Amino acid sequence: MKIKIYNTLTKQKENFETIEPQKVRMYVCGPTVYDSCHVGHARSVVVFDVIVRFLRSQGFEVIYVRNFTDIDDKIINRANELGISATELAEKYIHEFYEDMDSLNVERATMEPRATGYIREIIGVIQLLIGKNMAYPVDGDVYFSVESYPDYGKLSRRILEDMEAGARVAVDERKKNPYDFALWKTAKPGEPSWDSPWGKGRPGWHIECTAMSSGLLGETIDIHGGGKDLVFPHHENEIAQSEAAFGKQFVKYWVHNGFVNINQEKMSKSLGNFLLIRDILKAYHPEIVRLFLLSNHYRSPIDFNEKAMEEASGALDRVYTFLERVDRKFGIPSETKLSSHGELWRQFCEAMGDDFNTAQGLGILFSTVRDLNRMLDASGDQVSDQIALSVRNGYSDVLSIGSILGIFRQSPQSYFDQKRRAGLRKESIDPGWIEVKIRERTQARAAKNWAEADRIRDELLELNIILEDRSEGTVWKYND
RNA sequence: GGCGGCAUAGCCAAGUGGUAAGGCAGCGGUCUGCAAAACCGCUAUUCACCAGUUCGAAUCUGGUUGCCGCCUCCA
Repeated sequence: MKIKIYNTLTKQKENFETIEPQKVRMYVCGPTVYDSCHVGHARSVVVFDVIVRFLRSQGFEVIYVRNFTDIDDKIINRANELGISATELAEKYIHEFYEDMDSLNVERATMEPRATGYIREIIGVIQLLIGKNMAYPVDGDVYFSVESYPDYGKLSRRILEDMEAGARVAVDERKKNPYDFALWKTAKPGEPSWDSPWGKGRPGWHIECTAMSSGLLGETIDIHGGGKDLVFPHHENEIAQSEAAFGKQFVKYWVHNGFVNINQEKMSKSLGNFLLIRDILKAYHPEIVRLFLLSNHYRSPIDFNEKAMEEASGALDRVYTFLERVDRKFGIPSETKLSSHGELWRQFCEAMGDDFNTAQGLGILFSTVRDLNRMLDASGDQVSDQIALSVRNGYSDVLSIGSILGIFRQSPQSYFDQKRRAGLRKESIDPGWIEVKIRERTQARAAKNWAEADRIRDELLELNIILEDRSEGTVWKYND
């Protein structure tokens, strides 16, 4: 099928054509590991996780590289504050990153290189640039000369002369142009450093991505992704140094995800409204977080707030309730045939093929779930073969969609069990007590003592416990 | 000052030339002892505003207003 991708470089949706047929080389900027991950990181990582899963489902072989920037000023400063080495600090946060992303059911990238593992390659690129007279060493530092690269500014659509007017740039007399950026920084005493032709030092911020991307994927790749905030200066500088060094196009499609706001406010350290993934996961099931993150188009901003999370939670429940219903009706399919796809899957892929429109895809999913519920309602106990087939196909497609979005991966039983357990913890109640209450109510109902039955139900409702009287008995759910 | 984005029902949110997906909330109904879940019906003649292009515009063009982001580390 045809896939369209919005390309930041051309500012329009383009037909996705890979360099090599059915093969995608993709690089996404990973975190600088000096602190815990917040929801913003989660959005970026989850969005690209879904993009990779979708491309693979469409038959592409995707070589996906997501790096760790494990050496930079922030890491050094933070390590000094804590009195530990930069390496120790980086290790700690790489470990945390994996914990958080594993919780969110993010698949590992094909390769996850670290900047410190590519020092030799970094030095090689810098030498190439100096050799072409597009970079210059000063006192052990090396700067890239933005004026030497005529296309500088093409990604963020900035013109050097215009930027200089009102810009807030620290003036460094040693730079030829204020926008020249460091490729290599000389080491101050006590800082981690590597030997280089310019003395002991470490890489500047942008160069590691050029070295790792070209080293692992080649000098021209299909997709390069990251958060919108990386467009300038990070990706602009990556393009400049890469294309200057290799003399060819660096990236075909630039993909950038939008921000996560918190209650309508930009998330920022100064406002103190940074929400860490690990904290959010204490309050919400990981699939709720994923569903929330995918409920808007990836390029639009998304607002994290309690109401939005409750809606995501309700939506997830809705689908799991459907899955549970089908399980009850037909038994749990021994093997889910994810290979035979129906109309729902086709429509979902069409939405995803249009610049990865997960919001539209979810709309299709929900309306299909309603259609299938309607069929089941209309059937009563006698489900025709034709309807059973439609429902089974729909069920299978829902799971296929889940495998792209990284949700619906639990059995409905374990999903609702997990919610029940979380509810018990939150309300500090004993499950045995609930069972006793339910038995009492069942007896009251049998005696047609409706007042008592309703009193018990209300008593449980106070604790967010909702009862459902099914034909096979009363079950309870926790309403978070 | 420069660059860019957004404005769709009470709320969230798709839709980029052919007559407004989906979710939540609300109201009415089916089912139920009553509920819950599920389903049905109702809820934007209209897409910030003004002008233009077109047989036809939420969608394209120009302008106005409002909000937001980037230009400093940032997903």
